[in-house]
Amino acid sequence: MGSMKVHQFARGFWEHEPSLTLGCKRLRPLAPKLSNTDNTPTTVPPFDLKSFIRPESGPRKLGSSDDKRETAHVDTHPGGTRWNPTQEQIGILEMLYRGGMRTPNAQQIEQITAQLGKYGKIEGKNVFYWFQNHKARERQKQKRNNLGLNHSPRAPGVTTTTTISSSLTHESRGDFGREEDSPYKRKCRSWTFECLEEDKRYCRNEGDRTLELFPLHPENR
Amino acid sequence: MGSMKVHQFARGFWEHEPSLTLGCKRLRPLAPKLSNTDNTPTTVPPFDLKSFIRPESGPRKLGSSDDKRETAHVDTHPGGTRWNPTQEQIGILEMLYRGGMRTPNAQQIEQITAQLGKYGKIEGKNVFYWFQNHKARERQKQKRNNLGLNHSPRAPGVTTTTTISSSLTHESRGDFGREEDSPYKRKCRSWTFECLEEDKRYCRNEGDRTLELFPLHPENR
DNA sequence: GCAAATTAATGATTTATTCAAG
DNA sequence: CTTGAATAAATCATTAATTTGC
Repeated sequence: MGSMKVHQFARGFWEHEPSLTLGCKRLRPLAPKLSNTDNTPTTVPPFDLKSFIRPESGPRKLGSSDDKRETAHVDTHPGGTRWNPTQEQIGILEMLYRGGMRTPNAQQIEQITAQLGKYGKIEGKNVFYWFQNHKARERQKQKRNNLGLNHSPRAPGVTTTTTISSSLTHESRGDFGREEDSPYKRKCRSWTFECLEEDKRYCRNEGDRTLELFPLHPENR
Repeated sequence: MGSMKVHQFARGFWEHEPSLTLGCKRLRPLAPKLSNTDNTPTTVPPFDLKSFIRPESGPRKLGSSDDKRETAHVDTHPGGTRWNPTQEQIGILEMLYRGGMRTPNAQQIEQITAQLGKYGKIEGKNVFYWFQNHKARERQKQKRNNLGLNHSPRAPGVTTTTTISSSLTHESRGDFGREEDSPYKRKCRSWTFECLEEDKRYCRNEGDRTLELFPLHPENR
């Protein structure tokens, strides 16, 4: 099926905004609330929209003329391809997941990423997404199973499912979540509160390139 | 407000995992699906879990001894509070929103953050979240209004608030992008984000190669 | 056997909900 | 109550599997 690729480019609408005087109606004199430590310009910066609108350098479509670096078809994500995990990486991630990890915090992601990086190119966001997706998909898979089971009241022997818990129950602490199947209705916040103190979505620094992040939770430990 | 902080420490569950032989049972021979051609390190790193679990230097609780370096630029978040936007910041954000911006990409967020930073402490995530929330809430407000109108053909009565929207809804334009409320956005933008906060790293946009999309924020001193 | 065409998986993005600070 | 922050659900989009026609 053709994907169609609409390429709408709704962008660019506001970038040519002409005058934007910002202060048009509201904007009061702005008492410098507290001086941002840095040499707060005594005069309030005029907020020049143009200065940060920047046309964005074009969309970089896939079929573009020059790429084709596909030749190496390697793991070094050529240009814009998505992460393609190796078996080792998946293995480790699954192990961690089975171990109970569901939403690694920034620090954990950083470390996991570092480790997985030994097996192939990877970035923090990939790890983050992996957990998000895996968690969600395990959940829906289980839900589907439950429905199936309910529908046909068979399975006296607990055969399937519960696989996980049974396998790793050995750990005393259980899976720290008991949300094995809670349909997210359960307030996860209450009990995880402490544990995800510095939970933030993270992003990792790769080489010189500093990455950025927007994070969640300033938390400042 | 008593925070209470239960400090459950659900953490540490997987970190003391003893053996983790990774390949123990599952891990099939792994038919090299395609060999991935990756220059697989001849010797696969053994994946030493311990190496990245790192005792984590202790939980670093809030009341720890050394914190408090917050003294500098006390400006806003003293420590763990959430972003508290100034009027100027809100003004600009709303202007941008009215201008049609709905989901700024990384680059835009970066620039906006930089600008807004002149009016008070702010981080990229705040901008990100602001747009997310504002968009969602405008939408639900509108939906509510529509329902309200349908349901009871009375004048909306201005029950309470709705201050903003009612007063300035419908600026002349505001449609532009046509993405007013398309069920879903067209598609992606690549998130290239670079850091700029902390004003220690500079940010140079290097094409749109890697992007990182989320964040973390180390707040290293 | 092999590629083009389809389908199945799953990585990545956006929207909807929810929690909780102020 | 308002709204910043965070998580979960929905869904878009791309890659690998698999099927199919030759």
